[in-house]
Parts: sequence; structure tokens; C-alpha cells
Amino acid sequence: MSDPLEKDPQSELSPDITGTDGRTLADRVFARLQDDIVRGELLPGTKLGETELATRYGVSRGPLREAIRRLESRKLLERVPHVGTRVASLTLPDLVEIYHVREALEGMAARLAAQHMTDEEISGLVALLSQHEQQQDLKEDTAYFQREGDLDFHYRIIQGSHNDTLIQMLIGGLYHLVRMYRYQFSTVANRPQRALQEHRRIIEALEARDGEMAELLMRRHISRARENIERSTPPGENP
Amino acid sequence: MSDPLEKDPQSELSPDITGTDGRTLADRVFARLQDDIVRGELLPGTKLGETELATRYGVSRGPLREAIRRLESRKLLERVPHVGTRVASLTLPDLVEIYHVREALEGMAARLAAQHMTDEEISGLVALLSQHEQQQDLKEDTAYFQREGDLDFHYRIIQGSHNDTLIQMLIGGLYHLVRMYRYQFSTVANRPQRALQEHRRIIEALEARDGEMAELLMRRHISRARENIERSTPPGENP
DNA sequence: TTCAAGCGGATTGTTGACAATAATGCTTCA
DNA sequence: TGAAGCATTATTGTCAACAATCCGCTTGAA
Repeated sequence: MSDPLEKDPQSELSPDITGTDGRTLADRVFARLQDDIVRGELLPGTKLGETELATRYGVSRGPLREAIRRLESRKLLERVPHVGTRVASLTLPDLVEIYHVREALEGMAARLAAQHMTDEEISGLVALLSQHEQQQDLKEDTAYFQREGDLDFHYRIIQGSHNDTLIQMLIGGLYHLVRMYRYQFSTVANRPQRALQEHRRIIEALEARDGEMAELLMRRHISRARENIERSTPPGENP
Repeated sequence: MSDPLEKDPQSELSPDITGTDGRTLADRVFARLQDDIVRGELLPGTKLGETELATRYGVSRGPLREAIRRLESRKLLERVPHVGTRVASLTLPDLVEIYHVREALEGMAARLAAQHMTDEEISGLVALLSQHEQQQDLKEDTAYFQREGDLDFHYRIIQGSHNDTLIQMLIGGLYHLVRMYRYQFSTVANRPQRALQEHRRIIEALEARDGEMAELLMRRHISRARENIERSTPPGENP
């Protein structure tokens, strides 16, 4: 728990983080801290002392503060001047807000993806889907892969929009919050069969280059997920 | 040009910036620097030396760097490690991307506003509209007020969504870029009559609490503005 | 004349120390 | 016994100096 940062362990997921260095110290501590928050290493509400973090990551307080400022603008940290920073704790209404934004943004992403995705990207998406369907057949402990796989599906469509502003907002901004929530509450879609079917129809719309249909389906897909969240038991009352 | 920051002159617009202090130095220099960029005081592409800025604003490099990092994540500054930071220069494709995002986000904002706006907020919006119509009648040099007034209209609807995530993304993130572009190219809507009419219909939908209609109209409104931009002469070729 | 390699200057990245602010615990008085 | 006020203390905010990196220029040779 007190290892210097050096990006030691496996970093297979989170493509944001290029395992090696090559960037500045502040950038590395930013990536590392973000990862620790998202993966639940640092629990929401945790008070983060600057000197403590600085020694923990083996850097000075300068770069650390820059990283904190950036995480703060990504809503992963909450800071009060002269008091301190703590890990953002998402409430259920916050998550509902995020899903409204996702609905709008990813709907647009699907529309643009239908226009701008290359044929190779689409066929890659088809392959990913059949892979997910096989995992679903196996009915193994697919919770983890299902979770990340779902994210991966959405990732690819977002990238397929070829709109950098959109990509930044979604992947650089919102998805870390969603992932943090999922890790925190082990929230896995409890409607995997239906979700897969929705994914399949979205891909069909993409293959048909039907932007309006793709947007409509994606919005429905996310809207249902949101309703699912709204109906679910609030955090802490999970079985 | 070399006055200490102290927030000296008129700051009637940009409600983001509370003229007085009360926040930390880094926060103040962040706000001031952002304002200078948006208002075109610092032109796009300008190289920003840290020591130079530090002396200019009368602070040390520490707080300044924190402000720079935050502006960078808002896409107002572009930074290259070990090289330097410069004011972001928007290209036309960038602006088109932003308008796609605005279409999605403000469409959702209008939908939510129809549900969540208070009656007082709506009547305030009606008053604002009639005020704009009068200014339009006067046909004075309404370029400036038209510009800011349009922004104000959209501001209010965004706030009316009562979705903080959405508000942050739009007002805290995207609108500064839009304003920067408008100041830079003096881009005022060259279809004011039509835009006003579209505003009026949006408000009607809001009054009817028709979320779907409000979203549809808002999306059309922004989509048309985007098409207008796409057809327009690229920067530098303006008369 | 042109290209490449090496050097110098300037700028950014990082650090540790100093100052200021807010939370905490204790003392004291009603 | 409780509450208000004050001093202490730990933490954050800020600063100035040090180290590392990059850019441009000179210099030399092909």
C-alpha cells in the first residue's frame, strides 16, 4: 500500500495509462491517482493529505498538487480551500445525472459513428459482440468481463464517432466516474441478456449506416440502464 | 498590460468570476487567465512563458502552474511537456465538433428544463426574449448584446435543466471555447431574425412542458447554427 | 554551400522551506 | 456541568532556488 509509484503491477486495462514513463512526474501521479480512485483503492470520502500522498507516491507536493487540481476538475476529487481534498463520493442522484448526459452524448456518438466508422471498425465491433455472446453462453463468472466488456463496447462506438471533443468528454471525463461507481458497488448489469440484444441491434444500425436509428437505439439502451439504476436499491442496502 | 491581477476593471459579464477575492491565489489567477483568453486579450497561438505570466499576474510560478493545468484540461491551453504552453487555437473543424456536442447536450438540457424549470424561471425567460425582440427592433449596434444575449438565453435553459453535471460540462467547459471563438472572429449570428423566432418556439415548448418538443427544437436550432458555420468562410477570409 | 554535431542559453520540471489559515483540544468562567 | 474563548498544532497555500530538458546557434567538415 505504500509502494512508490513506478507503475509496478499489471496495467492491462485502462488504456489511458501508458505503463512506461515518458511523461512528466505530475502526469504520472495524475494517472496513478486516478486509477487508484477509480479502482476503489482509495474509497470515496477518504481524506487525502498532501504530504501523505506525496510520500506514498514518492514525489514532492508540487506535482501532486497539479495532479489534484486536474482530478478535481474531472470531479473525481472534491477540494475545499484551506481544508483539504477527499475522494468524491457519488450519490445515486449524481449517477442518474451522469446517465442523462451519457444518453445525450452517446446517442450523438452512435449517430456520428454510423457516418464515420470505418468498415474495419464495424467488423471489429461485430467480432467483439460474438465474443460477448460466447462468454454469455458459458455463464461462467462473467461479472468482471461483462462489466469491462460492456464498457469496451461503448468505448469503441464513442471512438467510432471520430469526434475528439466528444471522445474527450466521454472517455476522459465521464467514464472514470461510471467505472468508479461500478467498482464501488459491484454494480453489474442485471439484465445481461437484454443488454446484449440491444447491443446487437445497435450494431445492425451501424452496419446499415443508419445514424438516426443508431442514435435512437443507443439512447433507449442507456435510458433503460438509467431506469434500472433508479429502481435499484440505494448503495448500502445491496444484498 | 502589466498590471497585477487584483481584478481591477469592469467585470460585468462572465458571471463565473467573482470579482472579489475570498478564494485562493491559484483560483484567482485561473479565473483571470481564462477571462483573458476568452476575451481575446491573449490571442490564440500565443506562447505563454511561465515566468512572464507569473510576473504579469504578480504571483509565483506555483499557483500559476496549477491554473495552467486546469485550463489545459478545459482545452483552453495546449501544453507540450518540456516545451511550453500556448493559447489553444480553434480550427473550424474543432468548432463543428463542439457544435455537435452542443446539439446533443443542449437538446437534453431543453428536455430536462421542460420538466424541471420553475414557473419563475420560465417567466424570466419570456421577459428576456421580449427584451431581445425590442433590441432587435431598435436595430442599433446590437452585435455585442445580441451575442451575449444569445449566450444568456442558452445559459438559462441549461441552468433550468437542474442537472449539475450537464451544467458543469456546458457552462464550465464548452461555453468558454464558444465565447473565445466568437470574440476572436466577431462571429455574430447572421440570421438574428430567424434565431429569435426559434428561441420563441423553444420557450413555447417549455411553457407547454413538452420535453420532447423542446429537445427537438433546440437540436434543430443548434444544428442550423452549425450548418451556418460550416458554410461560412474559414477564419482569415472574413471581410 | 550544406549538413551534422556540439555547445550555450533559456525555459520548464521539481524540490524543500516558509507563511497563513482552519481545525482541535484545553482552559476558564458562568 | 456546559459553553465560550484562546492557544496550539497540523495542514494547506505560496515562494524562491535547484536540476533537467529542449531549442537555436555556432563551428566544422564533406
